[in-house]
Amino acid sequence: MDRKDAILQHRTSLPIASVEMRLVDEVRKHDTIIIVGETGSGKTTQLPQYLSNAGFCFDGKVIGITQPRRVAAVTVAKRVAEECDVQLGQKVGYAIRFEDVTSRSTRIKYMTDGLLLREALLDPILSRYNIIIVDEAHERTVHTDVLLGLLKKVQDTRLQKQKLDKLDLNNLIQFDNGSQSSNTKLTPLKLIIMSASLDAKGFSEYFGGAKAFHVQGRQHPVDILYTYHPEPDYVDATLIMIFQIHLEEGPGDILAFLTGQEEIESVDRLVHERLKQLPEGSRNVLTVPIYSSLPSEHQMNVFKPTPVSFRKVILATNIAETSVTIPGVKYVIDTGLVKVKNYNPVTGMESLIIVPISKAQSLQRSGRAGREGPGKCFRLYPESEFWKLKDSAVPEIKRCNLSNIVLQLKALGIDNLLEFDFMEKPSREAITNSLQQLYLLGALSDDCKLTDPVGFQMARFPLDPIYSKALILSGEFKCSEEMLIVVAMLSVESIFYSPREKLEEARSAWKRFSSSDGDHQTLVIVFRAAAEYLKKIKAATSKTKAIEKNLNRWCSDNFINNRSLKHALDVHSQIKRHLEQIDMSLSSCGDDMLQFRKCLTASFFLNAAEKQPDGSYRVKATGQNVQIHPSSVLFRSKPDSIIFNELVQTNQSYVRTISRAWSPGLVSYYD
DNA sequence: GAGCACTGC
Repeated sequence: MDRKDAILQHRTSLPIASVEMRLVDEVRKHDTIIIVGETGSGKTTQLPQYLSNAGFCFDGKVIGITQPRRVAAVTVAKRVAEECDVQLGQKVGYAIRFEDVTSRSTRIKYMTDGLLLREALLDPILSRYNIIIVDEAHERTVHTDVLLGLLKKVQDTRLQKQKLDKLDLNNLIQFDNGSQSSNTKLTPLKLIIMSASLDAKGFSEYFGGAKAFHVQGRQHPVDILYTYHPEPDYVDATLIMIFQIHLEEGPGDILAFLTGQEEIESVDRLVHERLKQLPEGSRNVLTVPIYSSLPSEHQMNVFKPTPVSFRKVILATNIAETSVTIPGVKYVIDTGLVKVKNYNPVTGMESLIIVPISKAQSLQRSGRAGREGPGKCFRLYPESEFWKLKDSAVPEIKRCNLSNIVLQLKALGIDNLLEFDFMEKPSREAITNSLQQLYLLGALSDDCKLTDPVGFQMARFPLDPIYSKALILSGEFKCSEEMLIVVAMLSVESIFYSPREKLEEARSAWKRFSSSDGDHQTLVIVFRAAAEYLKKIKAATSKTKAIEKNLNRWCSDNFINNRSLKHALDVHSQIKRHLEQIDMSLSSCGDDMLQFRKCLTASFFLNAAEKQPDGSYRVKATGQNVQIHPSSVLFRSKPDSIIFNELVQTNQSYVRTISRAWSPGLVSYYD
């Protein structure tokens, strides 16, 4: 059988294939439908093809499918292009940040939900799209939630416009100038919300009682086992369970869900300690940790085949719940816990807390045991506890800073944020605090309208509003080159990589970069050092592989996280291009650090703090008492007046990424 | 002198 036949056979065997005609028919009849598809149903790859074949892409219109994650958008698009036997980027394509693989002929377009939100800024009624499919809606990321609200509104606007167009058409005969409306023929926007089970009702209610369809999945059965009693020490319980499975169950790898890096490292260590107590014949266990901040070359270890006669034990965070699918797993250990970020809109304080998972999440976790054959899931809690879990997790929109979202929606012409039809409304406090912050940044006027040009410019930058403002201000202070680097570096995950066992070595490597002015200037120095090194190797070779290898070497020599650095380089060039487009020229302050400090102080004045007699700091805006985080270059010098970028609550309240503020009263002493 | 779940524009 050749590849084409194999693809055809695969496609027709998928559970969704038997309901193709029915689904197409329902999409014709209704403007919005909900599809509940279990894993393996084929909904993500097949439905767009069915709709395209049924003629929904007439007049060059596009079917858009959104995903919460970049990798998913790319891999699914590649698969569908192959199934359609077309070149990727032609009829089937994808678009994610930094990468647009579409063309004029693209009819099926996979993309991230965040990217579609950005597109809406340029085309608020999304006129290119006939159908938008929102996939993985049950994950309820901020982007998905905002998108759902927006799409609901766009549907309405397009219906209204359509009615007006008809009126215009009638008037055409009278006025003979309907050219503008007649050549942009608008169709209603069809919406398809795709979700995993449990919450179809919520989506259906939100979309005015839209019909929901269930599509069978293709999963192997998974036995669920509970403990009799709650486990007071889940780390220890995990450890015991790993050995119980290893000694009593048949072959197959184990996936254990833990809450964070530290826990994973300690379970890893303990497994190896206890292995020594086992008879030699039972020591055939291989542990593989995986969590997001682990360098990618180490992450790849989970995909290496397990050596013959060995059992692999994967110790994972939530990354293995959705983002990474690991083959070979037959046993899942579920602690029932997850670490989530929390945000206090009143204080602006962020923290990470460990909370019980939802029923949906526990189902997702147990499902990881049944991908290749029947499996078992050991839940480290009693069944009675399972029934007490919430159906689904608190959506992200209720747990995050809303400033960016509020700014986006304002730019889309949605003026009354408190009235906006969110599926789940964020608290009034969270919204009003964001409005106030945007007002203080100059993005909103006294009557709460987006300011022109500052507010509009800020909305266009793919940055936190406070960073967008910093960038705009830096033009006046003649240090936009430096600020561009700072906002790029601040937009990515931590740039410094500190493995516990080599902490001293790392610290001495970073000394080269550190500046007594603060962490911002330090970031500029790191970025410039990396950019200069990159320039040097690019002059020596043009081979992409060699360039990458050298850059990775430089990163590991300097204890810099290579993924973060590459990301910062990408953000930097994207924003730079954007600045060119809006004719903002770049300027450098050179060695004039005072100028840069003035600009930092002016930009981050909302995050200013002053030293107290006891060496702690008082945040000016809220009066909170905080400490300088020990990772800051200013940890020891403790200047009188600082600005900061992050406020985090751990065992104490800390401010992170700090610079000396410029205080005019003290300037003569310092400069 | 501390510790960071996961995404995304």
